[in-house]
Amino acid sequence: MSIEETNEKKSLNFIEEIIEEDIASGKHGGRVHTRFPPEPNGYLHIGHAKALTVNFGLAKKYGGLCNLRFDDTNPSTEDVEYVDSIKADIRWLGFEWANELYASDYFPKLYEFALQLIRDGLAYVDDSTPEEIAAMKGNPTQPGTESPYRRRSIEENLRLFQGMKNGEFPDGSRVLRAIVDMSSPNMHMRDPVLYRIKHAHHHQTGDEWCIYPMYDFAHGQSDSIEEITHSLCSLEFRHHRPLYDWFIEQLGIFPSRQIEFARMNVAYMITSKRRLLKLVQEGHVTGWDDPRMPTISGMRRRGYPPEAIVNFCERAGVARRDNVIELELLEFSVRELLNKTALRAMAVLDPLKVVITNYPEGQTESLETENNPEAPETGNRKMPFSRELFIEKEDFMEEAPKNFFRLSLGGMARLKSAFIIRCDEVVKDPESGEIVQLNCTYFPESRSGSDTSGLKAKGVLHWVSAPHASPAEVRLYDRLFTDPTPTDHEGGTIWNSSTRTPWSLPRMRW
RNA sequence: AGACCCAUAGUGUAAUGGUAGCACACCAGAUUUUGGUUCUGUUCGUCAAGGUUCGAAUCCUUGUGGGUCUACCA
Repeated sequence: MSIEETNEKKSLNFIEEIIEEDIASGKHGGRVHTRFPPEPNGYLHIGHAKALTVNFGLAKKYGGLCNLRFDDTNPSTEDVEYVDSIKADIRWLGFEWANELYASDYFPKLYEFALQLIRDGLAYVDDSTPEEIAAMKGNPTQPGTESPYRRRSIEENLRLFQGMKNGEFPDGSRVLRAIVDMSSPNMHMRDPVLYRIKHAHHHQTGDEWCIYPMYDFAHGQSDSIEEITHSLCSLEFRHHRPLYDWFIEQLGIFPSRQIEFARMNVAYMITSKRRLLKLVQEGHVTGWDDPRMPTISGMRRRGYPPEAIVNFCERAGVARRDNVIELELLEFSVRELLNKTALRAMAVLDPLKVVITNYPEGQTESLETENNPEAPETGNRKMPFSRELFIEKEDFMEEAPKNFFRLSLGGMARLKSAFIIRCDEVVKDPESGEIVQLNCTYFPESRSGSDTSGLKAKGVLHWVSAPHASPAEVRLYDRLFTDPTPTDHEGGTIWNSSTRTPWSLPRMRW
């Protein structure tokens, strides 16, 4: 059940409003086609889950399609390892892409586009160094200055650009730039770099190319080639939009439309791939899939159901203002799903031995309990009950304050799906004074489901039968950082020192 | 400093000139074979000042606060 179906009166977010207007006006024949464009240089995280939910969700809602397109224009940082993990994570979340595509599929086409711009007098080869280009770019308050190479002839530009492609020049010696406007208040319009020389092996195209297009020259055109109708991205690309539109206009190609929305931030989590990579490389976590990581694979190992993650992203909403979603909303979404679907089991993390003194030695009986009280169709299971049990240490207090309603000396409590017991005696270690055993009486007629005892116990405890229990190791994980916005702390992150290393409970029984 | 974007309960998100609503969180109560779940209820909000209008969260102006942009990264 999606959240949408539970809201009878649907209010639209601003992207849905745009889409519905487009459908109403017959734009693109009412077609909706989105795309998810990850760069294969890291693992997907909770922020990507949001982008996935929006792109795939919108396509589904309006009967459209969503492509998976790897934005693989920088071979020096990308790897096929990431391509594989990204695909696995998307599938796990339950999304199905219409086409698996790569920006590198379009390298020949993109090269043709570049030639077209050169022929139209809209691009030139610049021999300036990176430093010179940066210096000539000016700054937000100062206009830039035109490169001395800006007025090269079309023939010379054609010859040089083909030379770049043919490997005639070393890395960094030349770039192809667009002729736009060096005095634009928008820095991205100041003759943006289109192509750079990089003699690097590409994970998809091998050594076929030694020039690679920049993001701005690849992304919009890829959208256009795929006839993407609504190209959704995050807010920081707002300033790229005029350039996105400029290329489409100058090239005369399919008019995809870029729409920016605010990326989702989650309290206590970081979603910077650079910082995440650092955590992995410096060994603060065991890997990209460490259960404390905000990665999809980390959340998978943590036991978060994929539907819960998607529900969470839907609940977080779509808008254009910066946001930090409270972790409680994610946890609510996870609990909501687990409550409905998870099969229950009893386990004792920190065992305290209980001896039922009036239960015959050597006797065992089988008790039945529901696998999931909220899902009767999941049936029942049997549990062995015997004279010696374990309960949770924290479920017992020798002298209980009035608001403690579990077991205490002289008090009664019910063992879940079993019997009511009364604690008669506390056995302590003579040296340490630590409670090591409780001697209790059980009431046979208080058996769950057929209780005729008339007794009332205010607390219910989970338990396991000592001779039947298996030892287990359990790892308790907490959030990685103590501060809700860890990246506010420049120069360092705030570790949650109490859980920096997961701790295990070797005595656990289940 | 310039250009652009944003501003509604604690958090997030609706209301598209006409009753400020929803979710999570919080608090209180009911139910409950785990203090969980479920159900009910309370508290809490339009950044500020002007203007337009019968009427402004919504439109206009100014201010304030926050964000983005100055990679041969995406």
